[in-house]
Amino acid sequence: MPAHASAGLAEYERSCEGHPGGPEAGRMIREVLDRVGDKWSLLVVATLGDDVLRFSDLLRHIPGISQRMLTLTLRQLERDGLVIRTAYAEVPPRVEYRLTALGATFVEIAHTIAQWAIANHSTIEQSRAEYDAR
Amino acid sequence: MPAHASAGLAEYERSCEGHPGGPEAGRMIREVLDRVGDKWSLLVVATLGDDVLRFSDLLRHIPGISQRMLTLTLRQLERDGLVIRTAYAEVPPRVEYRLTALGATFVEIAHTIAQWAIANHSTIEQSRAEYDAR
DNA sequence: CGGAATCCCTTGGGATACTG
DNA sequence: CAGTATCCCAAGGGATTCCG
Repeated sequence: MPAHASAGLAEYERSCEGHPGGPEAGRMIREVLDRVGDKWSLLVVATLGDDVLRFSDLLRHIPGISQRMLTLTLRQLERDGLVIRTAYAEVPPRVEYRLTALGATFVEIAHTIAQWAIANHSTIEQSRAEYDAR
Repeated sequence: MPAHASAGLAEYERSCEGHPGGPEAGRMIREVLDRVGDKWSLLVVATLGDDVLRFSDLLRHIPGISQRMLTLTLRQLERDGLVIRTAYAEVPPRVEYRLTALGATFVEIAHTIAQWAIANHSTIEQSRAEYDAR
């Protein structure tokens, strides 16, 4: 990655021209964000962590998510290879979800974001208050 | 942060109960994602990096963004204290944007995501293809 | 140049009801 | 239990036009 940690994406793309990966960083970021930057994906991945959870477990651990959105989100994550779905032919049915190896690598990013969110939450709130007051 | 890097959010929240920051990690992640997980914010922040760019510069460097969305995104980022807007009273007008110190800390996350996106892009594409083929 | 305002279509996503 | 199927509203966001 960039030698200079806070180099702009523009500069980064310049350094990429020509070789694999190419200057398409912007497009790829957008694609990843479309998947994991939606309303629930990152939260589902972060909640799974290294646990194995059932559908109803996830529903309980993620306050505010609807059954519908949990279903859709899990399907997408499964399609993208971040989550493994295991259904047991029992009655009543039991379905377990866990992260793939790829999914596990993303958890670290999720934690980085969570950490940043927690650390800067109040600063942002304050900035908003000041902005709105002008 | 968690000793175990890939611990679940559930486990992390458990370890947080009681003290400042609290078990609200999920809510805070959602709030941060609502800001920076939208369609353009992260890309704007990543593009700014440590550069100072004009409105039209950003418009050119971020393929696909509309004038409207760039305006709205910059306003939000300014409100949240991630971006500083400087308007010069000239004609024709000139407006420059750069990151605040807070914004700069987020660039590192942006780069982490970019890195992950680039590294795993093809794996995800492949996983999708396999999923769709079944 | 750097927006603001309007129009209008598409998507996201909640609520609810039903099913194997 | 773990979904699927509908309905439907609200928000997102592109295209276009106008303005200081």
